[in-house]
Amino acid sequence: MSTITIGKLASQAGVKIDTIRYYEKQQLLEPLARSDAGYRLYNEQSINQLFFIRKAQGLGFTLQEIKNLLSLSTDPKADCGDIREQANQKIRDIENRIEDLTQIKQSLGSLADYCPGKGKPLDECGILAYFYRAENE
Amino acid sequence: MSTITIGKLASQAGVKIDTIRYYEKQQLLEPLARSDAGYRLYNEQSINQLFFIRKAQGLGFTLQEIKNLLSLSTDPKADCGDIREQANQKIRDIENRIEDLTQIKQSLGSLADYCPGKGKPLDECGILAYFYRAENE
DNA sequence: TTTGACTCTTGACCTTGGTCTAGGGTTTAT
DNA sequence: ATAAACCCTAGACCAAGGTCAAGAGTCAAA
Repeated sequence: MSTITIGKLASQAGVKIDTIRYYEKQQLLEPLARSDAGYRLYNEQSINQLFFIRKAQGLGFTLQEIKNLLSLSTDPKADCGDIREQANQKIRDIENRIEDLTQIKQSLGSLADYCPGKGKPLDECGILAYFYRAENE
Repeated sequence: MSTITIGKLASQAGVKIDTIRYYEKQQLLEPLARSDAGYRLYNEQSINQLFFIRKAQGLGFTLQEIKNLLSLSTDPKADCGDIREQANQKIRDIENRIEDLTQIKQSLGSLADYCPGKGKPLDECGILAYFYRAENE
């Protein structure tokens, strides 16, 4: 099993060296060993670990959540239900965020309808009027 | 026109004193004057300005964008088209974010389908398998 | 052997939108 | 007159996910 140093790992995974060290500090990715000079040593599996992290990130998991997934994935008492529950929870989170954004978008959209548009003076702008209206009106 | 100090303004607008000073530092809300002792002085209009900021924030505008809206709203050369354009741009931003999230949600959803669920060992978990699969496979 | 590329650690810096603290002055009520 | 409540400033601190710099040690090639 050949080992690689951090620079190789970084270039193969498409991340910066600093990012790898940052993940290590966050306990997401430990080097397999250190060389006599203290260089971090990794192997092919480390590249997969990094891909794991990047993919999970791309799916909206935070580093903290990814850390949980990783420890689940090596926990002998964990089973598929645990992993799927994390995924489902994340799906619910995302659904909530989409709902919030949709709400905001609708408010903005109906607000824009009140604005007469280009060429009209600002005092006819319904958007500004809405923003400036006090809460208790 | 009666003036109020920062504490009154804060309690009437439902924000913290520090928040108001922070907005001032970001050039979103200037006090009308200072008392002899250096106290910030505001008036009723300041409350509306604060509501403006909070409402715009609630609609997803950043403080920087709100600053633009505020300076537009006092710019004699600006018209409704300028304001509406900002609103439409924000709507497009939100739509993009929704699209991204929807994409992620779908990926997560189909991933979860590959996971056999509760009671099954982790090595049958399609989610983990996906995460661990290298990019080039 | 010497140069250049690589790695190490520590700690600062970035963004956004605040929040909090310390140490001091002011105003108001008793 | 004095305590409580208010205000001031400067600067530190928080989350999250990094990024960068300084100063020093290490490794490989010419």
